[in-house]
Amino acid sequence: MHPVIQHLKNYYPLNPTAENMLTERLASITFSKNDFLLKKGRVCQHFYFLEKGALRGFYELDGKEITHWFGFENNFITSFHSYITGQPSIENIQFLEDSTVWAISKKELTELFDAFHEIERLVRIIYEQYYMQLEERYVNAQFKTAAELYTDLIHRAPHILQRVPLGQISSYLGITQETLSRIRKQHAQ
Amino acid sequence: MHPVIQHLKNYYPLNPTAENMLTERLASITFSKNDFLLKKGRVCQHFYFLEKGALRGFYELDGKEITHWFGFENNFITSFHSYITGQPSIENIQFLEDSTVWAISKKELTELFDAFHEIERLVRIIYEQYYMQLEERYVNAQFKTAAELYTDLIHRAPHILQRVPLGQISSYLGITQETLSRIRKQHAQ
DNA sequence: AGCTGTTTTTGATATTTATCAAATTATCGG
DNA sequence: CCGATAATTTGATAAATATCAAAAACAGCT
Repeated sequence: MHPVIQHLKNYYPLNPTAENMLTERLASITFSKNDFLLKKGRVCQHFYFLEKGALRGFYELDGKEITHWFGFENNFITSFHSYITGQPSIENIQFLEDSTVWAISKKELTELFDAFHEIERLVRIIYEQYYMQLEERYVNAQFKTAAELYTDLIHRAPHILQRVPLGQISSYLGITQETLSRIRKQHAQ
Repeated sequence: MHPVIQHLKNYYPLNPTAENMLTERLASITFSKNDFLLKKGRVCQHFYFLEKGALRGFYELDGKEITHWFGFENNFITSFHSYITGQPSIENIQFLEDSTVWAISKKELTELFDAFHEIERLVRIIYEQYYMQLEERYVNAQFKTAAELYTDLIHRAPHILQRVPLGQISSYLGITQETLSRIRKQHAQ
């Protein structure tokens, strides 16, 4: 079965016709480590599903790269603001590993919404899940100390630490690389 | 016309039957300043629309109240995590002013999703808008200084400063009341 | 193994923000 | 207008984190 369909079954059942229509419109693309899925200034016109690999969203501030999210296997990916508004993206999306993604254009997905109520329902449900995750991350980021954020990350997503360089993790946590390095040292003792 | 229907027209058109079904299921409730729309520990089983007034979502941490969002006229309101998961809420929702809200139960709204594809579409679109707002707030909160957050707030939502006590604004910005007070002093000069 | 460029750690210091305590100012009912 | 209560500001100090510079550790390549 198609990996996207497989994953969607976790959220809501699809009838076979909808499955087929969706499958037909999903295109597989492979990327190498350090490739860009999206560069800032470009409009993000696709919704993606990451089958294999890892990527990050980052933007540039005062010449520094600020990674504000990571994506791994079985995550839906897009540059949300750009995708929704049709404005040029201010963020870049870059692969951290050799990866495989499935892509569907906004136009095609929107047409599927019209044709299949249940596909729009799936997206509604996925938005709910992602909103909850972001809300939790927001509250944590704002009200926890750097050390707490690090231990949370270890428990919540230890694979990130294995697969991502430290400088990207530190900006994800909203701290400098030096501070993260010192926190780790504390933590190890 | 019903104020909720009126507002929904900003997002997507509704047919008259859907309008009627929705209107019939919306109940108007008035509250006084300091009343609670939801107390922590209770499950949030309604989706609300704030017609008039103001409220805040807050939770308690180390004996302190942390306000993490505000709602004003024409905002949709719910304790999102509790509403979606059916788990007891960890946040409280309290009115900052005498207010009027419209309420629909999760059960009734879910039934309307089945009956009217376009109502589910509306909610999907509203989620997109709220996700974008949260995403922007997340990035700002994490990577801007306290002074920048304050000046942003002045430009983005000056009404908050008129209608909300300082201690609540400071926790919303993720800083202490004293720090906010000092920032304002700087800013005024 | 040795070279090279990159990533991570360490050290010294500066800056930002929090904390605690007290003083001042604003608000509201009588 | 007065007094009580709450909200905001001010001051002194402590804690957390950033910054800048350099050293150490690591990774890929030959």
